[in-house]
Amino acid sequence: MVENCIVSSCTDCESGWENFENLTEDELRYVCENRSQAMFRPGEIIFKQGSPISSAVFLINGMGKLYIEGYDNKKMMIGIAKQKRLIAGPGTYVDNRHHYTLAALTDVKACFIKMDVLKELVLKNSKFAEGFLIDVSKKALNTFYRFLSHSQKKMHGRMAETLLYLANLIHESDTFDMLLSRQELGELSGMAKESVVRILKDFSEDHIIEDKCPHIKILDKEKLQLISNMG
Amino acid sequence: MVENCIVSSCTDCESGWENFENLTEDELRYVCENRSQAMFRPGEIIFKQGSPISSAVFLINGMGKLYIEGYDNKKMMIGIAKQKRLIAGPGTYVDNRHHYTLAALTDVKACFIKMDVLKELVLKNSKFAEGFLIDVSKKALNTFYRFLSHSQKKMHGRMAETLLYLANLIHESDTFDMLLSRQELGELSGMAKESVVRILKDFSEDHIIEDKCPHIKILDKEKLQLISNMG
DNA sequence: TGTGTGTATTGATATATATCAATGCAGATT
DNA sequence: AATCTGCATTGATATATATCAATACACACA
Repeated sequence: MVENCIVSSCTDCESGWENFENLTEDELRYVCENRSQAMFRPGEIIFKQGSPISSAVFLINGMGKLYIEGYDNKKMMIGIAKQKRLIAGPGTYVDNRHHYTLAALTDVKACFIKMDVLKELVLKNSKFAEGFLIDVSKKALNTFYRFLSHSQKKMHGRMAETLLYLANLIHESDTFDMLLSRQELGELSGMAKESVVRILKDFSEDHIIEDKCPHIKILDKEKLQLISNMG
Repeated sequence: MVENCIVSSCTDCESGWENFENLTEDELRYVCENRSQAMFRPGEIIFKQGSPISSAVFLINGMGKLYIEGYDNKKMMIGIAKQKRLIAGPGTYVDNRHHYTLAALTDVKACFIKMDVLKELVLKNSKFAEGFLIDVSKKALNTFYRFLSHSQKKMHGRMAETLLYLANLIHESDTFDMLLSRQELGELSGMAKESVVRILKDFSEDHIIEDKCPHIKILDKEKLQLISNMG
């Protein structure tokens, strides 16, 4: 866990948040002075639902999963975390608590920036504040539409949507290795793991995807999109 | 629809947003110069999903319903709108579009404030920006937990939760007249109208509520809370 | 007073989906 | 090679919930 760092300065960091572009050089240096770094192995928890938010987290590389532990020990996965995105959560400006857990899916190098510093900059730099507002808004809107989708779509539609999410937004490729177990895919798409298996089998039989165990290939994206839209 | 106004100035308005307290007198006056007012009858649409956001809306009195029109013409109600709350939606800082519809449930007097003015003030007054951030965050967190509840609770739990929402947050009393039809209650709690009827009947038979048609009385709040927590 | 219109209610049935139980399979460990 | 462990798969079954259809009821209005 103790390791020193490829990323030595925020100035040239490739993994940072786009909103940092709204900061002056001095402000960015201030951020840089208040960061630290840590490594995580797959399965390790980076922060835990319920714990206080001391820092904003950015993944320098690797991926993680964001999930809520709900009623009855059931988990609901919110999404996959990767670089360039602020991971802080809506609790930052409400109760200063994490409302979900972040766990590493792969080897992860994470960057921690003191939240007090970011909040200070929100008050100092209004463009940065606006960027923060945009970020929170985008995520809220996202949650919104996932909510709608879970309320109104049937399983096939949700699974299609999930595959498109993984291909388009996470792996940015129609061919990728599945990071998630069937159990986890179920937590992400809101269904039982057995249902995941059956639906992936359906998609395979209909030649919409090719599923050679961890290797996924989307064969018919239009059809998948169609199923997602109204499945 | 054309009517002039009991509320003549924002300074002494009882229905305003708490974040306006972060504005200076001059700034508040500026807001006031950029507002207008309109009356709506029950059922009338105040703004519509998809349309551009030109103004933030505040209800001076009366109540409205916020809902998304989703797939297959099914509606999903997000919540009830009432005074003192900013109604703008997460689209403000994303695509400048409304992502849901606001329709009057009762007679409504609404106040419209130009969104450009609020955005300008966000850049000018960092405390106001922070207040905005807090508002968006709170709502995001809310959506979050409703999402969780819809994913994991069964119908009785969701209906109990809905009744508690109406009693605690909307009417602020355990006795109230139901604003919503069974259909609408279903859209709010995520179930078919027939299920609403059956569950309310169950609650009545178990003496958890008394339901004399539009008149609702919560008799056993602890039990309702219990059902909500784990139903 | 009667007719219509929309909502509420009820019971019967269909369907999606979860749960349960058994088996298979692959990689780790001895 | 044999055993273990965790995950994937499959089929059988249970359950929650939606849908459909019929009826009842309340309120507007002719």
